[in-house]
Amino acid sequence: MSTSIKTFVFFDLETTGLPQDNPKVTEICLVAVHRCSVENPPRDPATGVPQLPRILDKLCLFMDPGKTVTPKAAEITGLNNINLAKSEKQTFDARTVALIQEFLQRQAQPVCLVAHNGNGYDFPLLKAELVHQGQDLVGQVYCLDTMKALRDLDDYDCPPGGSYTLSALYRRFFKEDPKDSHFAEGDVLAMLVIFLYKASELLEWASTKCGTWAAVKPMYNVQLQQTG
DNA sequence: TGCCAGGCCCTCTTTAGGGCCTT
Repeated sequence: MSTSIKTFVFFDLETTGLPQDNPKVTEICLVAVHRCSVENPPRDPATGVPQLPRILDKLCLFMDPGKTVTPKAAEITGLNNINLAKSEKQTFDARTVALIQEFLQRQAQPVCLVAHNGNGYDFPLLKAELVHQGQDLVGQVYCLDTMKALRDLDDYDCPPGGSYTLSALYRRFFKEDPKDSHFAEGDVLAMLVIFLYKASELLEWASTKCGTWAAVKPMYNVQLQQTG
């Protein structure tokens, strides 16, 4: 399979917990970048860190998960049942799905969702939330897991015992900690900068090794949300 | 009652086991 992706949509979820908890989403952030902004990105001459594209679309939403946020998740994300309820956030409902659909459809097609450990976490969880609403993404949507891709590309310079967490990769490439770790937008922007740093290799990798959204299975079995 | 994520990667591997990675 060879793909000609026009838009990369970097995204991250903050949630109530890990997969064994059948988690629900508390925050989603999507940042869409056209292919032309990924090819040959400019770098800060002093630090070598790639500069964020001037043109990018951003969608960040918080939501009431409708279940208890685990203490660990609340600790690392700063999101809990009290502050989300106090802010009167909506659940992940049909309007949330519509916003995400519109956001994706206004991008140049086809789009590729990009997430760190996306195959193991973000993709199946987003799929579960969509299935819960009786919906799914429309059109041809591709998926790229930056952890899998960077591991594939790392054969030649992986440090022994090197970690592939988002923050460890950021420290390895840029010698500093990423900002706003475990804020969805912070993690998305850290992933975007890492992607830009390895842009030529990742674009080549993406041309033949992307997955498809259609092949993503929900993280867990969900019952259809009753409407009306 | 008892279950409790799972695909990927590495190695002391392939008739397997254990750690990683995501909140």
